[in-house]
Amino acid sequence: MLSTHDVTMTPPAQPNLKSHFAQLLRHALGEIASLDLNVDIEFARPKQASHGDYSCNLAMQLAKPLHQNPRDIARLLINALPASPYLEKIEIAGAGFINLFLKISVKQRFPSYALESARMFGRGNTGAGKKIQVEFVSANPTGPLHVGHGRGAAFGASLANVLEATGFFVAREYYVNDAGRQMDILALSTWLRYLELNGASLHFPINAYQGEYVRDMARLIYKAHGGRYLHRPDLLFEGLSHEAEAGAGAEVQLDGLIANTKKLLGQDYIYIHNFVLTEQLSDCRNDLMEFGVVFDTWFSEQSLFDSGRVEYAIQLLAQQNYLYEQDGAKWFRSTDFGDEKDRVVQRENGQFTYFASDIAYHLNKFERGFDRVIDVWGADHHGYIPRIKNALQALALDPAKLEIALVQFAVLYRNGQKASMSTRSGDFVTLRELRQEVGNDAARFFYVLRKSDQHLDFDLDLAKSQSNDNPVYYVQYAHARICSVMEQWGGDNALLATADMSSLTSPAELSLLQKLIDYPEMVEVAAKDLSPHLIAFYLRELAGEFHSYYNATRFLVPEAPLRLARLGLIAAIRQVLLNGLELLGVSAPEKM
RNA sequence: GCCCUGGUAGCUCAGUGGAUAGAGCAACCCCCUCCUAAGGGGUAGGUCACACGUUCGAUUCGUGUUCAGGGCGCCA
Repeated sequence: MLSTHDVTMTPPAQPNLKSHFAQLLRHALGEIASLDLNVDIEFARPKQASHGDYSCNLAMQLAKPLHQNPRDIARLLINALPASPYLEKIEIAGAGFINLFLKISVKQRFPSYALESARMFGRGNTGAGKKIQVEFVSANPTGPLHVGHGRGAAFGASLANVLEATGFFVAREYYVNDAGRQMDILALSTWLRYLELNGASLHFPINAYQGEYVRDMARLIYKAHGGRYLHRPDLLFEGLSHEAEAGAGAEVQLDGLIANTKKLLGQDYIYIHNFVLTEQLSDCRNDLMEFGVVFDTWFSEQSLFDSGRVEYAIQLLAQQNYLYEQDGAKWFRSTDFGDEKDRVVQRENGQFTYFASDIAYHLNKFERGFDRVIDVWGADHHGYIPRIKNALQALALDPAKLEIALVQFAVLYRNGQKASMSTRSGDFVTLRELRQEVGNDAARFFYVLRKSDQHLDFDLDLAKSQSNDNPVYYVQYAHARICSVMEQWGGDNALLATADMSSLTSPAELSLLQKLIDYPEMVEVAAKDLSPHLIAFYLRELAGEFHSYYNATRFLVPEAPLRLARLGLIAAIRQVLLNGLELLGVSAPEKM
């Protein structure tokens, strides 16, 4: 994976056509009207080739403020337009569109740009080296990652890559929730399974972690230490009912069991707790690494408590008079910033809430000097956004620097039925299972093939059974096909970048050239909109146009100039496929 | 009840203040003597949920209705 540090090579001068045309039109606008009209000069890619390569609706936008017919304005603009070395012609069409037609020779230069820039093609420097943190996955280390986490992983990793490709310095971070009650429940669950291994007969609580991996951890402990951690299990239920309870009573019962367990085990509880945490964390890390998702930092929530940062953050809020006490708890005045209610930061029993450590965590992020901070959250946390932004504001930090990218994961279907995704019940499909069934490439691509904040019906049977119909193979196949052609040609690749492309004139070829021109623009939009799915859609379209071209056109023709031109074009396409797939963490095989 | 999302082809989903709204899958027909058929070509499939408004122009923006998913804890 390239990082921004590796950028040493200067790509060849490659015109940014859109901004060039925008400059021309802005100049023309200045000639015919005062500049303070405050209109956006934007270009669309017309669907029909007869409407040119770029179309602009500026004249229509000006119709009202200038009290003139849009077609007349368009004519005035065109007359005032400076000459451009890139333009073949300009037309006025429809209600007043200004349609720009590129010189074909300009389009024909793009394969060379792509081949000369190679892996740098499509990379830009909009980010100008600004520091941006992307925090994602951050699943509780209480069990294997499931397919829901997989979407966050694929989205976050691709997003980070895309941002890096546009010149940001990106830090990838995983926030480890190692401080909460759920870790105690996992430790308890594991100890109970351990007791069972040692012959104890007990009611395993229905709301403890049911998964088989808990038994596995118990076995590991037993294997390493035998019966060392038995500690009078007969006292476990002291003061508690032996009967299984439902609802809130069950949670009270669970807390009682945790308290008794801590008392019985003493220092040994810390061993069990740390063992299960370490075990789950390394499992998660391996799982993600195999998925091609790596982090620069694994940030421990517990460390915020240990270093006193949580207390410190809460004190800061108190100093600014944003805290008050009620019913024995400490509340943050979130309503001062428009929230619907105030939020507890410290409970009646003295324990800080998750919100409190999250404030400290975000304070820490800002202290680390990032220019932008992006949190990738499950969409079920959307109601949490206002309070965290409010807390930042209360700490005199700029909430706009924090962006939340919500990843939806609505409903998972298995055998035509909704599947549970509960880690506690142990009834879920793991990311590992999915990866084994469909492969890493297909999973990575599948996940970003839809807009991240869009609801998603994830049909597992379909995802698995469709592995051969998965769009990722369609894209990879295009890459492999080009590799195969190149191998059979057997010529020197260096010839292609300098080849004369003037024979590329068919509609299919012009369209493919346009696609190459689009790639860098598309990467920029994907970064700006935090939308890596645009990469996947672009690649599918490019592969589609290539396959079509492949079927209609022979590349290894006897005439050398024509052969080199066509090979140059498809070599450039191969480069773009490779670059795009790399951003998505998907491999580009040379043979399939 | 309040607050977020969303409703686009049979299914899963893109897209857009603009010109004839797209893809994949499913259906039907066709294409390997030829660089990989994991491919291509074609046919069919739509009142862009509904209504009203803003606009030269609305599937796109606004309001309302409706349906669906999610969120509303001294859980994390």
